Amino acid sequence: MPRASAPYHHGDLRAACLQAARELLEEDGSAALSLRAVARRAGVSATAPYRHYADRDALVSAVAAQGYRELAEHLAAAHPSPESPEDLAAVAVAYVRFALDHPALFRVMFAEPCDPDSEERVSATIAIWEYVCGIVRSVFPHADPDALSTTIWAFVHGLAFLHLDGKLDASTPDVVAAKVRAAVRALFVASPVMSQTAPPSPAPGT
Amino acid sequence: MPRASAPYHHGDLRAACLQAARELLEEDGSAALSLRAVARRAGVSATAPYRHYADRDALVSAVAAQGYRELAEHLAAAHPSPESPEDLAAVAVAYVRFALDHPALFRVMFAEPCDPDSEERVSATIAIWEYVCGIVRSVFPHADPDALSTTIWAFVHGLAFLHLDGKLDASTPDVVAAKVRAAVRALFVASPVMSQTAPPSPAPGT
DNA sequence: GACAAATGTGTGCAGTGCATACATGATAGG
DNA sequence: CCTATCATGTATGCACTGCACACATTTGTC
Repeated sequence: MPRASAPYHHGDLRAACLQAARELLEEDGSAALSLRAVARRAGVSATAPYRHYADRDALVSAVAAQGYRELAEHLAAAHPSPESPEDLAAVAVAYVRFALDHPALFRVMFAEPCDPDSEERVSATIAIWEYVCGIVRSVFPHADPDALSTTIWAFVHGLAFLHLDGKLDASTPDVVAAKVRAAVRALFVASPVMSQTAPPSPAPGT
Repeated sequence: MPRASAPYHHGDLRAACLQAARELLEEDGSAALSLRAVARRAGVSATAPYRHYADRDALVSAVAAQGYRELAEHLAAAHPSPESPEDLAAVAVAYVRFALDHPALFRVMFAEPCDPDSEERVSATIAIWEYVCGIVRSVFPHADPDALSTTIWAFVHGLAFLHLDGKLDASTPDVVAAKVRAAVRALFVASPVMSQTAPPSPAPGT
């Protein structure tokens, strides 16, 4: 028993702070994520975390980056290499589920103004973009991958947020999954109707 | 000279707080939206706003509700009664533009956990939902209005957030408008491609 | 004109981010 | 092995916040 009371040096305070921040976020929402609370939970003085994170935003960015990585894993786990619209729907469900299972984390990831300075943060979002692009390329080989990736990410992302904000019924996982699948289906059914709407008449004004 | 110095009673402090809150939000972001700052700007003691708003969240909710109303007006102004996909694209552009023109407000509206208690808040969001439904019904008379409304709102909403978060190039209004239109177009082109997706040729590498 | 309700003020407390000065102990040089 | 250095953690202090409480002022209403 070499360490009667806590040793002066923590060992890996950086990681401990991240972990503590993550826990506080999941337990009591982003309002509870204060540097002091993090320090308390890590069993360390109030200002110690500043040795590892320049300010509160830096810590939040680190948490967000970890969230991006977990989201990517979660999506990949839902379907490693989606090739059909059905597969894509499964991934969409996983995306929304992640948001609903980690609401505060998801909000931190997307809902806070983020300076593009955080290296790991941008690289983590690029990874997600690449993942979506890959899916689009294999499911819709004939489409413009960039535009369609934008469309699909936006769609799924918006779906997640609307559920998160209580704009759509999110009472049970099954209800959500069904709703998401229905929305995906609706997405792929939109166009035929369109072909009878854009008429022979010349483009309207502008 | 009836009022040498400010009169004891403000007159309409409730509205003044809302106004001040809105200004602070636009000027310095949501972090600057403190009740004390609001009170200062309204030229009133720090605790006076509590007579009109139970707590900070109540004020924020009021600001959000006003934001919803303005968003609805903004959309209606973009196109009073959209009837074609082109019209719909114009509305989508307006939606995204609103988010980019009022980033902090938009975040307050959607990015904060919102208790569904705020009467005016829920009624304001219902109004937006009705508006979207109306569009969908007239543009896609043959589709399931509920599912497709969800799809389209989610899509446009996600588009707004991704631009807001710097995930998509938002350097100039024109770039954004073009991107949004391209995404809308991609949305309506998705399905034909889909029908040929489970193809004879095996998926390319990866 | 008295009185009650609505509105605004003042003070105080617990909590926050962060700057600054100081303490400790791991590690490398002699 | 002893010591100097320096990353790491501590202590203290300031300006700020939300909010509870007791108090002051004004505005109706009988």
